[in-house]
Amino acid sequence: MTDDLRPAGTPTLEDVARAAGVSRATVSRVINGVRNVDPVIQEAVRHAVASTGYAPNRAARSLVTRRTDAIALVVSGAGVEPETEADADASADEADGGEGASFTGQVFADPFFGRVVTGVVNYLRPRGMHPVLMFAETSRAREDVVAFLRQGSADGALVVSTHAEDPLPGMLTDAGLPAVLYARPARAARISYVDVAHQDGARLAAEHLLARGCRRIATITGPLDVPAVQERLAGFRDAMAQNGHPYIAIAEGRFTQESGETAMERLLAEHPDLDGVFAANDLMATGACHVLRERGKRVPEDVAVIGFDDSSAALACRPPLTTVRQPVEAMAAEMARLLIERLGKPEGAATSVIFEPSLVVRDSA
Amino acid sequence: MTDDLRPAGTPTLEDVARAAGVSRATVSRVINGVRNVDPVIQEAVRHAVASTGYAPNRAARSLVTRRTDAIALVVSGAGVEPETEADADASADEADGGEGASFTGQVFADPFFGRVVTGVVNYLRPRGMHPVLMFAETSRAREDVVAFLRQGSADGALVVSTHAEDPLPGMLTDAGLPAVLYARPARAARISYVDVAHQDGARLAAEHLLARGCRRIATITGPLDVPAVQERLAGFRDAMAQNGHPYIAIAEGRFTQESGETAMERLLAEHPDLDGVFAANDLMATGACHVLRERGKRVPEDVAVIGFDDSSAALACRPPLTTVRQPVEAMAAEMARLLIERLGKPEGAATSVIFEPSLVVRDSA
DNA sequence: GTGAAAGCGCTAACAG
DNA sequence: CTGTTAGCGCTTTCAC
Repeated sequence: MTDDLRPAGTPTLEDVARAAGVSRATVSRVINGVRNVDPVIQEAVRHAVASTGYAPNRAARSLVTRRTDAIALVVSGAGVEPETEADADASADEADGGEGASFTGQVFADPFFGRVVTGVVNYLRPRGMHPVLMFAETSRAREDVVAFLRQGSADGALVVSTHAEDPLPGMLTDAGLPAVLYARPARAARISYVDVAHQDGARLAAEHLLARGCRRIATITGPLDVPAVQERLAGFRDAMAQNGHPYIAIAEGRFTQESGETAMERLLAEHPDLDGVFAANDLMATGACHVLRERGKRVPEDVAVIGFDDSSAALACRPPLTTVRQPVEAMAAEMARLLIERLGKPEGAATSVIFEPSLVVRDSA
Repeated sequence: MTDDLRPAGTPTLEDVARAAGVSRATVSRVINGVRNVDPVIQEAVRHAVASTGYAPNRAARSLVTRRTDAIALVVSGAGVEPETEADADASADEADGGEGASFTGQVFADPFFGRVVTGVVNYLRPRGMHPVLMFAETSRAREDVVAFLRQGSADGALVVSTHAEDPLPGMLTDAGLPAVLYARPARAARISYVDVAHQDGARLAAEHLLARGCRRIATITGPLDVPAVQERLAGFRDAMAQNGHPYIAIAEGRFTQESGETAMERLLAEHPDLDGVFAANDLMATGACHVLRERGKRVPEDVAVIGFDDSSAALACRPPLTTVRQPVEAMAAEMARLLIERLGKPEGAATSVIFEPSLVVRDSA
């Protein structure tokens, strides 16, 4: 008669406690690894846990701890506007995925996001945390991300913007939600981020070009209102200047392959004897190679070309591009670390961590 | 005195109720769109919600509804497995881009997973649900997935196995957890899945080869113990037989490029006059092209080659491969639909939905 | 049509 | 070191 009301569904703490002959609190303690529990009782509890097949209910725990151990990994950016990366051949599929198909499809077409995911997951997993994948390509989607976090569905957000004027970071900070960005935001904000030392990357390119003997060097920049673009340009100029080349030809592109072609044509028209080009991303470098070959210039023999990002475009290019590579996995892991650190002390100041890029030497320079 | 204890943190249902001058129950009703609420009161509640900036707490709701509106999107498959008992608590940190990097990195290198994510997100998002990304490449990781679901951290799992002998589906069903697979499992199980009509895909390849005039045709299969491989072979044979070619040469590969090369060499040795090859995946087709060109055969002029999957390898191959493509986004969306349907009626039978593939004609055939 | 009250399963003081 | 006691914020009978 004493035990005719058996637990029906999944076992709860209560059930385990009863089985072990202790209180719920004690069971909770051993499960959460709190000290000050008699080893004998600990053992009894563990046994009871095993025999009942107990699994702690996350919602219940979350309700009191105010933590979900989930973080939002959001890929943010405009849906219509040109992206900084990953719009090589944005055609093909989109057959049935519906609206966002092109955005998410494009996004994962570039190995970059896979690397981000890798870095994040590797950091989160050993800590019992998990990433919830979200896309914020429309204003509606951005609101959803904010709502998601405000509901306490995730403890914070890791956001990777594909373009500079992204409003999401601002929305997040305005709502007082913990977030960490990949890349410095265009408008300075009280928000942590990781980034690569763009200047140093550009310097690597400059020095490589110089080292291989190039003397008439030009650069194709990205949109000059983007901070990273300015830094790449500044770094390139500085390095060139320090090596006795105070003036270099410049053409501004828009990060697309087509804009890289146009820029290269302009450059060639003004400086037919060019022998080295540094483009601010791989897509534009690819466009440059294209034009160069059309004009009968061999790459790298006549003109050496260096890109930036080590994206899929770098490998797809013929010849394969020498390019500047960011330590994406490490950077992504650091984002996660920063976010979790911030969850610990909510009032901590925003931090930024800058990583050093490296040069991947292939055939184009 | 009546209101000197103001809500400190985020507003709760209680706060909204007070602001609207109604009970929590009523607020709950309007928020959840339950009928039978006076329109006037509804409006008052909505107003109160807006003015308080209320956002329902997911954990609390989840605790009572037993739903999280999150689903696990798990990429499963064999990685390098330490598998020792000692690594229970090992792998503590692994800094950043450590071990697992190779698995997740590789995974997203193929556009396939991006397409799956796209399909899943597009289906889930309008329904207020979100995918939690998980990798199950080690036995430890698989246990984590099961634990995650048993804790009620997600309502079910969508699993994409990169391997036929994946133990995860079995573990999931054994635990009574809702799951839907991409591709039919090797061992039949009471589990829903989506798949492509492999026979029809192979038939498309056969007919295309025949239509372009090939008459001495061979096929490179995958490991014959994989169901999909058998179906592709059967479909190919049938189509050929129906068109007057009851016998075709066969070589078994292991889905790797290298095995494709070996298979092609064998085929060529036995049938030097081959003029068409259908490989059961793009990697093997790539290997075949390689060998063919080494042997002085032009593709497609001398020998036409068709692959399967339309993976990144298809585009990377020279010449770009004509290949059979699965409607991945639609299939992924259907997985999500099936899972959600199953969440509604837990005792429903396992279903499978088969999709029609299409032929992507490029240069190799 | 609306409110009161009873939990969902867990953690965290606070006593003992 | 362990048990008791309150809730965490929400949904949901069950009365009114």
